[in-house]
Amino acid sequence: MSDQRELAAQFDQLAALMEITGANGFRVSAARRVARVLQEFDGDLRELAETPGGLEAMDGIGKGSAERIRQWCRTGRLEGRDRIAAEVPDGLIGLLDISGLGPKTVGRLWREAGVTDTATLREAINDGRLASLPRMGAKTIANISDSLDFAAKAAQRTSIGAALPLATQLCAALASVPGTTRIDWAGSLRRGCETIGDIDLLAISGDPTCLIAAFTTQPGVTKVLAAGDTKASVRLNDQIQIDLRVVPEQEFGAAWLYFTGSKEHNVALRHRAQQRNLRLNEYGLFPDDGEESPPQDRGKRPIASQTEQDIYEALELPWRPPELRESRDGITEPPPDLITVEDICRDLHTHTTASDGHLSIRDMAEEAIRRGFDSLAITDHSRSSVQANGLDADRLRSHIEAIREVDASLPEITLLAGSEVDIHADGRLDYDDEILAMLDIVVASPHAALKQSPDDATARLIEAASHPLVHIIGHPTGRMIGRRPGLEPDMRALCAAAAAHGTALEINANPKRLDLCDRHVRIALECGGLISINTDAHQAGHFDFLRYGVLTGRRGTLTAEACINAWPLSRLLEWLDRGS
DNA sequence: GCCGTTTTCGGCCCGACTGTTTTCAGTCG
Repeated sequence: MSDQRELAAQFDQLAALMEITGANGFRVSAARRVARVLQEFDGDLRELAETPGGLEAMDGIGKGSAERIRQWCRTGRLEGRDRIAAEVPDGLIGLLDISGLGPKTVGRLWREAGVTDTATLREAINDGRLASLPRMGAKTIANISDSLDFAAKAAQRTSIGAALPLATQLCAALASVPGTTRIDWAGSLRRGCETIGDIDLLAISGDPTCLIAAFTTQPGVTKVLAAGDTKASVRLNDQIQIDLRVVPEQEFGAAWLYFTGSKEHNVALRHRAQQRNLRLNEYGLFPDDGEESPPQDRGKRPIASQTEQDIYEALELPWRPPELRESRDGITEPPPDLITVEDICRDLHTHTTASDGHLSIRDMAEEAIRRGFDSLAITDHSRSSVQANGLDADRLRSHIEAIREVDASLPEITLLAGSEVDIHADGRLDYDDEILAMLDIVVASPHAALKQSPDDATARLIEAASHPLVHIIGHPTGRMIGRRPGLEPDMRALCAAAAAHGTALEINANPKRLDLCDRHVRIALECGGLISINTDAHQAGHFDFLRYGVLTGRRGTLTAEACINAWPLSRLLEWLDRGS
């Protein structure tokens, strides 16, 4: 784990412990903000710490935190964290993740009932200690107990690959409820995050009661967490929480903006509103009349509320795509013209039955034609990927022949004979140059030795990216989300080398990978590099992964111009010939 | 703890829902 990720985790723990001990909420938020800033930082933390004023120049890091970061660099200890951890049991931090338990309650459970972690909480419920506390009724205890069970069996976060299809299906089902005129998703799903905590739905309905009733009684609901006049939350199949909010049509934009987030983006917009004597909430943008109570409750009319565009415009800001509403994104800069799924003309990394795919060359080509692609690269595994039935040089030669034959029979599409060539731990490629030169396209990917040191990984990937016959580095880190971190190369150095040699870096669109990730895409683009979005399809359905790759690219500020899959075919073919 | 086009003090987003208690605290997003 990099320095900044490790230290970010410590600041987060510090914030949680402070919260439980009742520290000032703003100081808690400040610590969380430092953690977020560190999480987003991609350079060399120790180097920055030694640069006078370097840390302080980062938004959210003041004098105090800067000094503590420097001290951590010297000693490996975060001042304050150890002290507070000595007083407060670490296990309490995990309790904050239990739905319905906040810092106040966790603090009370600890002080008044001796609870120190999930196990002792369960004991305290069972032996009646909890029931003896004030403001701890039967219903509250039942809810805590239920949340404990849920937390024990549910996955922490859901892959966007599961959440997006589910949201699509839910919206389709609820759209048919009488009175519903619009339903859409918001939240981290709309921002295209790689994992989703829960799914937020937003609807316009003339009959909210009916819609909420349909929502809370739909098939798969295992618990109704809340059900009010305009808002409801359910747990679906004991796996994921779904929130629904119903609003009138004229407030949809304000609500969509609000529930899409991110939280930091909302705060920035509210701040902008305040500076202009305006007040922004989920009902609209109102003139600030100095009254404390919500303006909509006093019959005030908003100056903007129906669409997001109206609100940004009234704040004199450019509309931002949801993918660029994270804490790292400003609000004033006009966003770039982001790439869309429709811009993509081809997939340049796919597999067939020659290695570990499920379809023949022809079946893959026909699927690509159905999806409107102008070309398709067939890139089966190289010989070292034995588990994936990788091709040795002889099999590869005949495979190239076979690809050319199918290509000649299909005028609708151009097939490129390629290979996904293993990058060995030392940076050498799995085929000789003589073989590589026969291919139309070479995707070089790391598959083994994914735990090597950052220095070795950097050298390995730079060597591959500098090879004159390599066009694309496939899934550069080899990570699997939530399962393995993969390589941790010096991404800026890798991106600079790739850009210098005209080698594209892949966004592998498989939702389990999304590699490069959004942050790394930004670095690649800052270095002037090229990106390739590919699905790594092993069967027809895998082409659907494309949208996850595009969302990740958009979160990384990718435009069609910088993505070789969006270029006109002639330009791509010219580029592929380069240097060979 | 951080920040500042009203800057070194004073403010820091805002509202729905629940449970338990009679007016609101806590949690969530």
